[in-house]
This record gives sequence, C-alpha cells and structure tokens, in this order.
Amino acid sequence: MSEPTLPTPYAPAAIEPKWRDRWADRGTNHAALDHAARPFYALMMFPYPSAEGLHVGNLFAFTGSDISARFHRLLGYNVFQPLGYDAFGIHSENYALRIGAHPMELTPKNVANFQRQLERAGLMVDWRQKVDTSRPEYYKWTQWVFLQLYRQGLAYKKAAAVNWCPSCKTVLANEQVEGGTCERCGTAVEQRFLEQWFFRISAYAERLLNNLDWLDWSPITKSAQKNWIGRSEGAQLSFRVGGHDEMVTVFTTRPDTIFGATYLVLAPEHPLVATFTTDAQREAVQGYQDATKKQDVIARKSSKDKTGVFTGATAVNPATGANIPIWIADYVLMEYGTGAIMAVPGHDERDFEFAQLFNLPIVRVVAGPDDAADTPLGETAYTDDAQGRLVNSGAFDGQPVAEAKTAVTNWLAAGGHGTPVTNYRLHDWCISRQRYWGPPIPIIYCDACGTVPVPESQLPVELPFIPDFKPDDSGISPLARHEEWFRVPCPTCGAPARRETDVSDTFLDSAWYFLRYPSATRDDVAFDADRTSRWLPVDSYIGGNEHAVLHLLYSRFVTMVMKDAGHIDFEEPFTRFRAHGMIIREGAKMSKSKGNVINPDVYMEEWGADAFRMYLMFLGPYEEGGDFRDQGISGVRRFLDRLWASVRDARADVPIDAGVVRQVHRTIKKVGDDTAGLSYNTAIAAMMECLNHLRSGDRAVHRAEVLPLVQLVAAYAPHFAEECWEMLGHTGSVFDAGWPTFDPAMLVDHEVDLVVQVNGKVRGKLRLAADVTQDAAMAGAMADAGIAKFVVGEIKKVIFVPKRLLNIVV
RNA sequence: ACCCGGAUGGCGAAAUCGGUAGACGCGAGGGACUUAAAAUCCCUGGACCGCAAGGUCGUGUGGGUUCGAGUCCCACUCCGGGUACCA
Repeated sequence: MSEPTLPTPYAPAAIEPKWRDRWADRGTNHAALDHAARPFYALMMFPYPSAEGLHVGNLFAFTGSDISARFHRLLGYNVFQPLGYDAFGIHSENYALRIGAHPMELTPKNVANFQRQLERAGLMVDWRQKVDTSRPEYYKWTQWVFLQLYRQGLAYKKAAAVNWCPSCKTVLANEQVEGGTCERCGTAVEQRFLEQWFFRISAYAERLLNNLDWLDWSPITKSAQKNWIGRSEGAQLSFRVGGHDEMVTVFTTRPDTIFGATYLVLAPEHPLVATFTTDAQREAVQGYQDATKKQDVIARKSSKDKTGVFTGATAVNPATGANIPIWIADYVLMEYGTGAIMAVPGHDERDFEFAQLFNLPIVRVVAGPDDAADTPLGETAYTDDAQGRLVNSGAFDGQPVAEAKTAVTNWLAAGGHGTPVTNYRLHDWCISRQRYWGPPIPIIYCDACGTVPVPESQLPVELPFIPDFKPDDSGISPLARHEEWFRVPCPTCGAPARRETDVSDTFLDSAWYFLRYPSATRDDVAFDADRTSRWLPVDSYIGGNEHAVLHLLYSRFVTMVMKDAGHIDFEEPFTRFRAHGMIIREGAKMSKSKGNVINPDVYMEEWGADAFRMYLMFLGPYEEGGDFRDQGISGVRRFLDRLWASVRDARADVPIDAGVVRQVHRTIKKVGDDTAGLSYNTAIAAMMECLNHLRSGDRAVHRAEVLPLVQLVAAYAPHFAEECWEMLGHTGSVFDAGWPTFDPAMLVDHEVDLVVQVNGKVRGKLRLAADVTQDAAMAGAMADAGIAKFVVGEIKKVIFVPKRLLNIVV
C-alpha cells in the first residue's frame, strides 16, 4: 500500500503574494487610458493617510468599490480604478504637531505604509495614476484651479470671523470646536476677524439644487445636500423707521403673518444698529454688542436662551400702520437673509419665547380649524401652516396660509413694501487657512498693482520646508514669518511685493482630484482634454456619507465652474454615487480610546486578504454597514476552503448533475443581479448555497459545475479565483475571461410547492406543476386529508396565486 | 427641536409585487472519524403545550386596511446618523 499524497490545502499566504506580483508584472490592473472602447471610471473616496495606518472602515469602503469595478471588468468594460492620498491638510498637520514630527517628513512615511496595506488588500487599482495632494506635481494644479475661479470672479477676499484657540495658538475649523471649546485642549475658543478668501458657491445654489433631480445618487445623500443648500421661498419686506431715512429690510418665509409682526429684531452686528439707537439706549446696546462679540460663534449658537436689548427706535408695520419697537438680539444671525427679521410671536416659536421674556405684544393672525379669531394662543406659537387660515388680517381674513403667502406678498409689493425672494442657507466657501500644511494660495499683493494672481507659468508656488511650522499667537500663517519666502517681485510691474501667506482648505484639494487621475502623469496640463472626455464623468463613485455635503458639494461646484470656464463639457462629476454604511465592532463604535480598533494586517495575516475582504462584504448590507464580529470570519474562510477543495478535486470524467447545473445557472443570475445592486452579502450567501448543493452527499464534482463559481467569486476573492482558474488549466487572468452566462430556460421551475391556506393560515403544501389551474389545485387540496379537515362549512371565496398559494376562505 | 435611517431567533442577518418569516453564516447541542484532541464531515436548532401526531403564539408597542401584513396606513417607544436660533 502506497501512502496517498496529501491534498494541497488552500494557503492564502502563498498564493496572494504570487498573484500580486503577477498582476504587477503583467499590468493586469492597468486601464488602456487612451483607447479604451468601453471606458468605465470606478472611483472610491481617497483616504487621508493617518499615521495609525489603514482603518477597516477604509478597507470596507474600498473592497465594496473594488468588487463593483472588477464586476464591470468581467462584464466587458475597460475599467479604470485609481487611488491616491488626501495627504495635505489640518489632520496631518495636527498629528505631526502632537508627536513632534514635521508633516513634510511624516506624510511620505504614512503614505508608504498605506500603500503597503492597500496593495495587500488586492484592489484592482491602476497605481500608475496615483495622486498625492501634498506633492507639488499635484498642488501645482490645485493652485491652477484656484486661479480659474479667480478669473471667473468667483474667488474674493473679505473679513470674516474664525475660531481661535488661545492655548493651541491656532485657528480651528468649525469641526474642531465642540460646545465652544477646543476639541484638543478644552480651552474656550475666541472669535477673531481675519481677511479670508472665499469662493462664491452661493451663486451656484440653484443649479446645485436642481441637478439633484436627475443624478443617480443615494436618496439620503441627495436629501442631505438639499437640506444644506436650504432653499426657502419668501419675501423681502421694508419697514420705515421713525426719524430716519434708512429702512430696515427683513427676510421672511411668512409674509402672510405681517399683520402679526409686533416688533423687529436686528442682528447685533447689523450695520444700521448704531444709526437707529437712541441716546438713552446707547449704553445698553453697545454693552450687548460687546458681549456678543466676545462670545465665540459656536457658543452663541449653542445657547438657546433668548437675550436682547431695545434700541429705542420704532418702525412702522406697513400692513397695520402701527409703530413697532426695534430690538437687537443674538438669535438673529447676520449671515442669513438680511440680518434682520420681523418678529411674529404668535406664529414663530423663537419670537414667542422672546416676546414673553420681554413682555412684547403677541397677536394671533392665523387660526387653526378649531380656533376663532380671538382664541388666545396659550403656551406656544401656532405654526401649523397646512391647516391655518388668516384672521385679524384685514382683507385677507379666511384665506388659507399657502394662498395668503402669495396674496399678501403681491399686496405689499404693489405698495412698494417688498418683493418676493428666494433665499439659500448655503453660504460662500471660506478656503483660507492660517496654517502651514496646504497649498499656498497663488496670489501676490503689490502696492502699485493690488491683488495679482501668480501667472500660471510660475506655478507651483511651492510650500517651503520650514522647521517652525507651528501656528503662533499672532493669528497669521506660519509662512508669514518667512520673509525670504513671501517677499517677491510683483509679476506685473516688478516692484517689491508679498505673497499671500495663507494656504487653501483641504477640501479644495479633493474637490477636483477625480479630474486629475486619468492625467496624473502629465506635467503640462491639469487634465488632458481627450482623456477627460473619454473617462469622465465618473461612472461609479462610492464613499462615506459623512462627505454627503461638503466634499460632494464642493466637487460639483468646482466641476460646474470648470465647465463654465470651457475646460470640460460636463457639469456633474459623478453620474452615480452610492454611500456605504459604517462598520462597528461587537456592537460598539470603534475608537482608539476603547481599544477596539481593528488592525487589518492582523486579520489578513491570519485568514488571508480574500477571506477578510469577503467577510467585510458578508457581515451586513454594504449600504448600511454592519457589526464586525471576530468569530464571523471563519465562516467565509471555510467557504473558500471548501470551494478550493472542490476545484482541486473536480474531474472531467464524472456525470454532470442536472439539478446542480440548474442551481449554478440560478446562482449566476442572482450573483450578477446582487453584485450590480451592491447587495454583496446576499450574493455571497447565494454562492455558499450553490456550493453546498454542489457538494451535497459527498458527490464527485465535475469541472463544468464548479468553473462558473470561480468566475462568480473572482470579484470578491481575486487572488483565490486566479489560483483556482489556473488550477483549472487556464493561463490568462480570470478577469479577462468574462462573466459566465446563464440559460433563462434553466431558471424556470416546472414543479412548485403550492402553499395551501385555509382562512389565511397555512395548512399544507402541495407539489404541483407550475402551470396548474385553480380547479386542479383545489382538487389536490381537498384530496389532502390534513388540509380538507380544516375546510368546514361553505366555501365563501378562493384566492389563487399561480406558483405561490391557494387560500380557501370558509 | 427638525430631517433622514433603523428595530426580525442566543448572535450577524435574509425575505423584487402584501403571499411558506428566519435563506446564508456564527455560536450552541448531538453524532461520525480519532487512543485523544484539533481539523473535517453529517444531523438538530424561534417560543410555548404535547410521548407523539399535532396545535397555539411569534418580525419594538397600540390600533387600522386586507382572504392574507415583517412588508401598506395612523399613533407611539427606543436606537443610530445628520443639521441645529436659517426667520
């Protein structure tokens, strides 16, 4: 008796590096950028390369995107899937500060570590086209993008408030302020006024909103953008002020309530406050203004307690002719509308609260279905505008709110008191950062010529290496401490001039990176015209919904501007966008402080990258995320082990089972449909089910039965599939072998289990021909004693759903 | 407060149109193989009553529509995310 040779087990540690090397050698993942006939641009949101290394959340996102990309390739598309690094910005700089490193030295190390981890994950990325936003080859063109906006009159400079942490001696982004204190040291944040560069995104509000109608995006993402843009229809109304020529203009969405406007409120910063304030009130008003100014932006917005001061002035309500007092209060914001409101305490909760506090008159001008004109308002304002109708409003009494909005606006407009307007919440995008780690804004200030854009031929304006990159108490950029850098001759007249020392927001780096990928190796243009028109707009964009608003909105804006400037011929960058879900672990959010952060390296080491990928996709619906449970990964690994064994032991000289073949065809259809719809978890379940059927009863498996399964699993477990494909005798890549086809005839059932109910309760099931008639089914049911015993009395009704059920109502 | 999601076995979850609730996987229990264990393979797994056949209940709560509801409608509770004095 000879010792049988041990069968080869599935060994990811051996085959994964083998295929990574082979893909690199053969250029398997390279897209034919200049002559692809069926281009498909698969984009995933590029990561910020943290020093901690790749997060499973990243890998979850990338794997899902990669499966979609590989699937499209199998379907015959020429897929371009690039990746890069969002390496510039405040995250990277703060981390460098914390560990006492320099971002210019630290970032390349982080990028290298990410690169290693990403390559290991087996993504079908065309690494030739990698971008790194912190490299001069990239940010040269970020600066170019700034200049295009500047040329279009969409970049301008104005003074604006910023958050300042006196302890960290730095400007903070709004996201870095929590409840009025610095997220890092807990110190109360102050407000400073600094000159800032803005992009006029508000000019695109309407277009950004309207295009959402036809974009193929996740509905949640669309609604987040819609809310952020915040379109509201209303009117601007002007109020005469006693003793003054200046009028107060307010914005309101409820012009119908004008008869109930019993006072006006201006924002404390409103420019007319000083004009209107009477001498008697001046001290109180100034005191209030000073107190407001000292408060930081965030604290002001988080405290809901109403405060305010009377200016001493009164205005005339154009509808009633009554004199109404003018107050200032910090619940009115200068940055929205006109910075002034007409207060209608009867029908606005904030005004109601304010009026109660300061004993201002509250008048009912809208009544609900159960109210009369003189029904008292009670404890709260009445804000139901769907059911309300006007009262105490002269000629408009009895009109429903919606109708009255138009009627009152028209009436006021005719009298010269106002005009209908549309307002947007969206405000201009402040892109200045008084920081070091970002692209210097390409502007030069000259005493003679004023603000001069850096000529494109002089780009990039390189970020110099400076050891003292730390922000200081002055509130100006670290670059402003380096005269040798910022003193330059004026590009126009040659006189001594100085550079802008602020850098631009990280979000600008990422607002155009998708345009760069196809042309990443070009140093003469930001993006090549031919390649751009071949590959863009992006066919599939997958990313986190945390970027639903800022990144996606800024990208759309920049794309629109590029179109208007004539650089591209499309205005929406992402034809299809899907948001993936979030991964939690053992029921809890992952965080460093909890110590439950997953290190992908450890899992890939133990189980293999393919099993890890597949588990991430199996643990829950991709668009909802899921719970990472350490024990769960063994299930997908066992599936791969068994599939491996079936491929290894498959033969060509055993009978093919018709039932197995039918199941394989059904699985091809289901996995195709589910993968296209990002239902990866159910696609994997279908493959498992199919394999279980294939192997059931310890039968000998025919090669033709298992071969399609290898193709189906390829997008999910690419190294594994390549090795199996080779074992089955192929020399090329499985990704060039196409997607298996199914025979629709194989999907049709000739016999079905018909469920029989009596009065809606399941009483049995019958194995019957699929095309059985109701009468035949009925006869079959009555012949079954277990069913017939429930059919007592007269049959009132029979519901028959072919192929599904028969319900007998007695 | 407002706007989105969500709630299904011990656990992660599945269920195109309203039509067998719990696919697939984890864990658990039992068995085979083994001197033994691991690995692997097979079987059983919603709850309750029952020896069984069988029956009753069951998708967060309370109502409703329907022959039939996890799925549709109304009211509510809890959880997650986003926005937050936006007039």
